[in-house]
Amino acid sequence: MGRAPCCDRAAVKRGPWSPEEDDKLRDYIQRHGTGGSWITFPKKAGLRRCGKSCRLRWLNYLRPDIRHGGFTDEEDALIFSLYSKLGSKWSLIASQLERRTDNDVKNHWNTKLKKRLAAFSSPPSSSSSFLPAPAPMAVAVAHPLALAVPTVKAETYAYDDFMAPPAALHVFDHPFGNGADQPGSTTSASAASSMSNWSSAADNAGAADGFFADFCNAGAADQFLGGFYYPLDPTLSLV
DNA sequence: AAGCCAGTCAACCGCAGGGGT
DNA sequence: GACCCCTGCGGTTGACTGGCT
Repeated sequence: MGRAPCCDRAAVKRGPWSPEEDDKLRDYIQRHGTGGSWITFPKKAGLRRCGKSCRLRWLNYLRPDIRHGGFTDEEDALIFSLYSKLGSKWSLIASQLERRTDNDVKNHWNTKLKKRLAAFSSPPSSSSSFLPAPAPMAVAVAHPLALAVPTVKAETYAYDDFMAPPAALHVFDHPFGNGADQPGSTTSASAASSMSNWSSAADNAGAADGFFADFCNAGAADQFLGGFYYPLDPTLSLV
């Protein structure tokens, strides 16, 4: 016996939302909120939709406080950085980016960043043109993160989880080179110069897939992310 | 103009886990 | 502790679009 469906699939509409449905959903939430239960929401709002579909539509598209597309170089770098540490924890990664949804970040990764990484892991002749545009603000705006408390329930993150080795993520300048010379850096020169930092970053992330591990092992991460590192907030406490 | 193909992104699906009883 | 309901998450799918032949 399978799990009971969350709603009657024959009775609910599926597929793309019409402008009228969007209006209904938006209007209802603006006047009454979600009502505390997404399961009962469609009936109350007069929508022939599954509650999960309503929730997704609101959270990923209709919410007024979100942005779509137009990812900046700084955001790309931050996504790379967080992915190297966290793996595919999209909701957690999205929570570190201003007004981005997990779905948006995930799509951006799968359609653009992942390919950029893959191209960078390929032979040098084909990778040189894939250098990201310089991000002159990368260090200067190293704390664009309004580190909201993540909503992830599956794991509890502590300060050490973010700041412990591999140190690449909080090296101010260069993970494998002179980053250790930066004031306040916790890396040793030998550790910072070791490619294994990135390998273990991928391993520790648990969810890092093959190409990313290859990318790390190949040292491409060094070339790709040089100058993009965001020192994580030392006051970070994710519980 | 038509067909094909690749890229993008909204939406769906199934599962894990929290919270209430 | 066991069970159930619900939410949130990550992976995947499929519709749509624009570029190319």
